[in-house]
Amino acid sequence: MTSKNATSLSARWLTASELEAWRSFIVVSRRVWEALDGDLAGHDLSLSDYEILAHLSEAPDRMMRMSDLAAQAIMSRSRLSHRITVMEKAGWVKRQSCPTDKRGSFAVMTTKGWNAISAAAPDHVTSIRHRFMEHLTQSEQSSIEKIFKKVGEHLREQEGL
Amino acid sequence: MTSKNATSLSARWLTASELEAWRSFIVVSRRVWEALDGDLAGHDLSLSDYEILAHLSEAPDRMMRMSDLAAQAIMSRSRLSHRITVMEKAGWVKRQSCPTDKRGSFAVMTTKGWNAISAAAPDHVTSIRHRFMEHLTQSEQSSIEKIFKKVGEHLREQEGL
DNA sequence: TACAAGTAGTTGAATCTTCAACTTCTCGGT
DNA sequence: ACCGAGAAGTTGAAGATTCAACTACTTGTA
Repeated sequence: MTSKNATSLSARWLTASELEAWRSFIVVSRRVWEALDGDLAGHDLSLSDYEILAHLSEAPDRMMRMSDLAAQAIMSRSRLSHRITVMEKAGWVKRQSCPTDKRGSFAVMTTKGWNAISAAAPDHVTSIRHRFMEHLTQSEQSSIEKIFKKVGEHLREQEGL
Repeated sequence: MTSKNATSLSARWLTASELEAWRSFIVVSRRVWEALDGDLAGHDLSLSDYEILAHLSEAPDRMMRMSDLAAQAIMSRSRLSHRITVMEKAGWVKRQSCPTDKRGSFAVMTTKGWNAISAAAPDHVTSIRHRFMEHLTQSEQSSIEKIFKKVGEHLREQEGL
């Protein structure tokens, strides 16, 4: 604790190799996001709106509680609320109040919303392949899956430090 | 081309395993970004502002042409321009016009800017370790480095489709 | 040299996101 | 039954980002 050791865990800099791994990860994740977002623009969707609709489309009855949807789509409740307001105007979703918890409300996908995501999905899949999957060997793909699942669990445990 | 084969490259859906790999990647990259961004908030910096300053701090004379900086920090020229305006008000950078190309301008880091990033850097490194590196074995780290460097090259070649 | 096309950078308006209230309701304890 | 703490969701304002002009300049070419 009181050691003068310059390599104490909390303070040491990244090695060249760590820095490379980190930077290539962060750069690729931004570029992939950007590319997919751009590819979806033709369908008048951002990637994060697509994810909202995708989660909703997979939920039972195509409806979810706002908080659950926010958690799955990885955004704040506030942000989701604003976004649902916009999508509601577009006619893709509706809000419905929850009978068992009067504070609660559901986001419910409409037929029009279902049609919108159905129209975008095939292009989006092509985009995922073209921007990412296609450049991975089978074994790289399973490394990614294994590594990121693990890191994901750690991050979930850390929730806000 | 005219085949009825349902698995034609452009149209086939993702396999369960592809979907897992893809989703874990996209979820982790968002969560990592979010966590690092939150960790930097104590220094009044967003992660993307940090990256602007980091690139600037590593450049010769701590100055860069706006376009080069935008490309390295992975953002539009417009966005960078707005951000530099804000940072200029904070006293972290200055603009300087380019003598050899009269259209051009440089972003130049000030001493105050250098102090700001110097103050944030150690915490940021700890944050990178804690949110990401720490959960990777040595061999996973080199896989990440190898895979993402490769994907990064492909993405660079694709630039806008 | 002169022109068309393209590059560098900025700007303002429209949109989107964050942040901190704020309301309404649930739940556990007493 | 009541109280206090906390959860669900929304809101408006402030701040950030995108988008499409727009100015100013450079470059290739005829």
